[in-house]
Amino acid sequence: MDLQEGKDKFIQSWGALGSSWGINRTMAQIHALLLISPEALSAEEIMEDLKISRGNANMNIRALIDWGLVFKELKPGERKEYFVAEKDMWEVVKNIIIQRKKRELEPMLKVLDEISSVEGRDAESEEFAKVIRDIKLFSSKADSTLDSLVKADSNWFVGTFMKMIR
Amino acid sequence: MDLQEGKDKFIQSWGALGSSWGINRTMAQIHALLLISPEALSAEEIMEDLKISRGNANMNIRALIDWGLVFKELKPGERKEYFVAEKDMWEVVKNIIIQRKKRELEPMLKVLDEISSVEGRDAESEEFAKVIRDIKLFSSKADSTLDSLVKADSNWFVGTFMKMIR
DNA sequence: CAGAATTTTCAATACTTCCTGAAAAAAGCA
DNA sequence: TGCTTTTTTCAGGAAGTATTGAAAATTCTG
Repeated sequence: MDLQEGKDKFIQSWGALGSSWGINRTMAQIHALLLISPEALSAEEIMEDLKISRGNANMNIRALIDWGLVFKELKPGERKEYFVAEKDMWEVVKNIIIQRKKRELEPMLKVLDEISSVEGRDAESEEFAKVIRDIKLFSSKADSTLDSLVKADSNWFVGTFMKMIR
Repeated sequence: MDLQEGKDKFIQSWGALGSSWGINRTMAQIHALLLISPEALSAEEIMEDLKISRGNANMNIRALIDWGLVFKELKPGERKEYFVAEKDMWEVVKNIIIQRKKRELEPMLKVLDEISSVEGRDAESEEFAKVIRDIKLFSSKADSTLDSLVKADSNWFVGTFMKMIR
């Protein structure tokens, strides 16, 4: 397989993976492109490589920066902005965990709390209360587990954890 | 908060959560509805509660069954099918992990393998090979970690793991 | 400060995904 | 088997999301 073919395949798979995780295809593709680029790329270069419009490129680059997956890089004497991806996979995953936890898990915990105030002695209320309690318990556990994971360092994950869990 | 209000809020939040995880809203809502129902429900009842069409209900119930999150229940002397949700949160999460691993992680590992055959001595090829190697390493680790997690039992998760990781 | 380069915004539109409703198929019953 | 109930399928339309392209805003330079 030649380089170009490999790159295309990677960009396209990364994009597809993104879609099934609630991340839009273009955002994932830009991320993939930057991941495998040894140099920082400008918006122009990204547009050309992926054949997307300026607006689309701009929006998704900003989103990637928000997620902490891409950084702006300014070249001295150049006016244009260049972009590089975070290439340490552990950092990438950590940032994604942090963001999704904040955007999804935390709001859910809040809703579960509000909902817990439902009272009642009939079967339906009982069942409801029980399910909500279980989910809340589970979610809080997940929440603090993720906190710890994010604090742990990469070596710990690839090394110790693997042995411990087997 | 009264029961109905609580139920509605839960169904709606669970649906929203689903959307950001590549699961369609209706599927997540049906799951939520069944989770908090003390009785098995028929397709009819689900349609009425969620105000969705027969076709929509049928498709999404089947999908939930595929994911192992919902089971068919036949009542003696009744012709209609009834449905119940898996209510053990650990089982729910395990099934989701199993399915997504199969559908997403494994195909990605396969693509990464194919792509590894790219050769070359220039900066671009080197960078490419390096990134792919890293991602492959990380993904394989994730893959086997998830395998172990799925084999482990609930108590282990909520108990030991939490202490180990701190 | 004026002009040029670059980035950002956003209304219009294209694309994708989801849902409906009705028809067809399947399953149970007499 | 013929009739009734229930489930499944799927074409067409609705709803939701992503993308474009051009105009506006911003930033830099002389």
